[in-house]
Amino acid sequence: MAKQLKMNLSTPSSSPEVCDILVNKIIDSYDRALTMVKPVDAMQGGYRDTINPPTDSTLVANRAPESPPSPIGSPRSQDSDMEFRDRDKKISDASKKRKAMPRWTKQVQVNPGSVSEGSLDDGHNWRKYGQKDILGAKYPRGYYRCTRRSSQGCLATKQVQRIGDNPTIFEITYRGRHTCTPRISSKSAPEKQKEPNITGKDHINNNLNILDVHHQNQQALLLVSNFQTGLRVETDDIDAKNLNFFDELSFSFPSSPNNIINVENYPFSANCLIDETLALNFPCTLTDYYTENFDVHISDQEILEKSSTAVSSANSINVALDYPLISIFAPDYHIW
DNA sequence: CGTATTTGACCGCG
DNA sequence: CGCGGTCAAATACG
Repeated sequence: MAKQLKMNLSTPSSSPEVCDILVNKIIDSYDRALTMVKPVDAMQGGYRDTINPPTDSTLVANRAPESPPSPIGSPRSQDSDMEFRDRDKKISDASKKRKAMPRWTKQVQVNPGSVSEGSLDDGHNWRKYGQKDILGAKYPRGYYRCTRRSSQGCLATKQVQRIGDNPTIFEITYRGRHTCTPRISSKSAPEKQKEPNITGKDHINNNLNILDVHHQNQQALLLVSNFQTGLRVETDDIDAKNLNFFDELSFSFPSSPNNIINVENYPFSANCLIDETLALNFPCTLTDYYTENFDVHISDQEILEKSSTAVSSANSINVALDYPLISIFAPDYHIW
C-alpha cells in the first residue's frame, strides 16, 4: 500500500481520494499491528475504553508474557530477570487483561458412548492445563487453553465442568476469543472421539474438521428458515480473497430471526470459508438485531466500533458460525 | 522423541 | 486464609 501511495503521489494525475484511502489503510494496518501487540482491554460487546489515555501499563504490557506477537522461550525465565516493580506491574496488568476478557457460558450435551463420531468441535484444538475441585460442585472443573497459544499467541480459554447426574451434560465457559486461525483438516472421516472418563473430568474433544462443523451448523440453523441464504454476503468493493485475518467486513441478514435471539452482546466468532479452501476466523459482534436487516459485523475486536468501511466483493462469502452463535439462535439445540 | 495430560505446588484476590 | 486459576514437573501417549 505504501508503494501504491508512492506511485500515486508521483503521478500528477492521481486523485487525492485514492491517496487518502491508501493513507487510511496504512494507518489501519499500523493500528492492527499495535492491537496485536497491546493488551486487549475490553473486547466484550465491541465496547472499548477510549477515554483513558494510554498509560505506562500499555508499555509494560508490551512485554507481558501472555501477549507475545512472536512467542519466544519460557515467559517465566524472563520473570526472574526482571525488577520486582516491573514484575508486579506485569502481573497486575495481566490479571486486568484477564478480567476484561469476554466470557460466556453454554451447556452442551455430549454424545453418550454409543455413537462414537460426532462429538463437539469448534474448529479449534484445546489443551488441558489444569483441573480443580470446585467448592460445592460435584465434579471437578477442567481448564483448557487453545493449542495455538504459543504459536500464535491465542489467549482463548475454556472451562469445562460436568454438572448434575447426567454424565453427558457439561457446562462450558469460554474466556477470550480466538485470535488464531481455526484448524483446517481434511474433509475425510472424523477421527474417533475420546470418551469422557469415569471421574467426569473429561471434556468434549474437538476432532471434527471445520467443514463438518459448517455442516453441523447448517443443520442446526435450519431452525431458522432462510438462514443460509441470509448468510450470504452482499458485496461491491474489493475482492474477497484479499481479505486478511484481521480485515473487517460487514453484512446483513435479509431474514430477521428476532424471535429466537435472546442474548444481548453475545460474544462469538465466525469461521469464514472462502472457496472452501481458505478458512478465516473472525471475532464478531451483533450490532442490531431488532431491525429487519439483521446486521452483523465481523471485524477486528479492537476496531469494532469504527467499522464503517465495509470490505466486500463481487463474490459472496459463506460464513460458517461456531457454537456461540448456535447458542444464540438455538439455545436448546444439542449437538450429537 | 515430540506432544498432551495429570497433578500437586504456587499465586493473586477477595 | 481459602478459593479459583495457573504452572510445570512428571507421566502418559503415539
